[in-house]
Amino acid sequence: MRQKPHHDAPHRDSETCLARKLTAFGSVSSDEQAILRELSSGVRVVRRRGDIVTEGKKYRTLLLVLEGILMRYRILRDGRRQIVSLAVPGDFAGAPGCFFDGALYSIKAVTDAVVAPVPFDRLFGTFESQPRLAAKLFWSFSCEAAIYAENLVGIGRLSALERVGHFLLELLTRLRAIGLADECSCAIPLSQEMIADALGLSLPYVNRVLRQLDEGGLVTLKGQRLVIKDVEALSALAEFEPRYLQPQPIGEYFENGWAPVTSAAA
Amino acid sequence: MRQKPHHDAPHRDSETCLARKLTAFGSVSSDEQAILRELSSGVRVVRRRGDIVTEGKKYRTLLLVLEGILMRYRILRDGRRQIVSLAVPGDFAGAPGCFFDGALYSIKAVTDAVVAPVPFDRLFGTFESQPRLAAKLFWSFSCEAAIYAENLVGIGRLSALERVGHFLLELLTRLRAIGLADECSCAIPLSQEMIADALGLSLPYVNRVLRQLDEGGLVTLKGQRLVIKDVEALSALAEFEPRYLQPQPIGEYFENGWAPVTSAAA
DNA sequence: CGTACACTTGAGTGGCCTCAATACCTGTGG
DNA sequence: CCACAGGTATTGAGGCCACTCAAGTGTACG
Repeated sequence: MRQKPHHDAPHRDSETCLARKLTAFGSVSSDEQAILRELSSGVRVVRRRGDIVTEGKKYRTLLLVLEGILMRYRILRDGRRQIVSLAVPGDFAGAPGCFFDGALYSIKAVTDAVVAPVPFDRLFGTFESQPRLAAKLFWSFSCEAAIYAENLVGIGRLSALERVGHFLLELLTRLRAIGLADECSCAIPLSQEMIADALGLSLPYVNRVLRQLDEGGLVTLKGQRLVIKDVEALSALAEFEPRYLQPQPIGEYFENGWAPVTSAAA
Repeated sequence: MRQKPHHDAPHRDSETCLARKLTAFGSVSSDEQAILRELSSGVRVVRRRGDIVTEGKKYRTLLLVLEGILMRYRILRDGRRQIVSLAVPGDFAGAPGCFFDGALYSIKAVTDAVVAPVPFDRLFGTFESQPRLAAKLFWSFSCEAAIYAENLVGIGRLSALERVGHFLLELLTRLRAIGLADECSCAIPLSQEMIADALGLSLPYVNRVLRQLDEGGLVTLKGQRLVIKDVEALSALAEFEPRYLQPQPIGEYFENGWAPVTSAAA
């Protein structure tokens, strides 16, 4: 039952990404699935490198990623760029930057992508009409905050080698969670420059580090294909603990009768 | 009406911190204030340097800070420490680390502090009973995520000088928002070592940078007192934009009849 | 078949680190 | 009232990690 790849009306597989993701926090009723489907009804296609959000402009929607990968980033005055995070299918790319008066970060499509704008008022509407669903969304946003925090630790205190290893492991883990990667490999649409900008490193140095990881027999990154040849060893090297990517079900915290409604049906 | 420093039963001023903070997102009804007061009823006093949360242990509550300052941090295997964030009165110190199976970060009191444990089930209870309030909490959590993201940019791409400047400006701004700082100065209970660990720098280097800022006539940090002598210039130097600390009211995004309930009464 | 973009590699440099020693400060007990 | 201890701040010398600048090599695509 969990991670069922389609529902009664299997439009596009990607439309269930979010539902699948939220399932990690507790079962998602068909009512809720319908709401989610309805939230992501208006669809926008974006080509690779297409701009989606511009820092400083005001928005009234979040962007739910249905397909493809997006990046949130900031460009500093002198041109330095920091990628704040990547958004994969099931993520709300607009959060939290778009909640503010002017967007805090720009968003750009890393690959061809499909996104669904979700107006803020719709989002907040769910708090009244579907509190359970809202709670799951809340939880899901909190998990994203944890990713930020974890990356803060990485950028602040890990060496370049550790950082790159950690980054690749995180990406693999996240993609695996949504069915876009197998046990130890995945398609990775990032240039080395993007990796550098995500990790606060320079492009030439990332290149050297990748070579080093390759020569150590840990990782191969050729073309767009990432293979982590020794997940165990790399995790140890990079001090990677995937716990922050494995959310707890919230069911157990809810007052009487909340969680187990459909879990018995499995 | 906004930022009223006390309510009908003015227990301790600190108990209204959260209400005051949430006011930034929209008016907080007296119903909601009562709920908040009730949420933070059980109080725990912690002495300076006291441990509050230990990484890896499991918790079933968030910690609302009522008084004092807390820090969230991670210690790596070899002893390197990264402070992930500071929590000031009105913040939920447990989020998002405590949502996971084992806490992601440790939490320690930087000063003597008073915290109120808020059980998860209580928090989620508000989603059903007080959706408006839940929405404000959701919003507030999102703002914290923005702080993480912003610090990511700082640690990733700013020089040590810029980082320290940015950090001090952020702290001043946050403390000002809760009435713990005046226009350009505040009490700051942080050692240089903490500043270093928050910014991914070494303690000796932070010391040198502080001297540099002092000699430039920008900042004085003596004892526990921070004075920013030229906020404008320092902001320019550190590329500090306080927008990410100034949340939008969410009222305008709510469907009919939500927001302006009490704003008309002002 | 040229232009663009991504990757690779080298040489040289510097920002920030590490290690280590010294000064300071605040509270505490003799 | 002074000695002492523990934490905190300051300062120096030396070194490395990662940067910058720059050239050169694929490789995809119009």
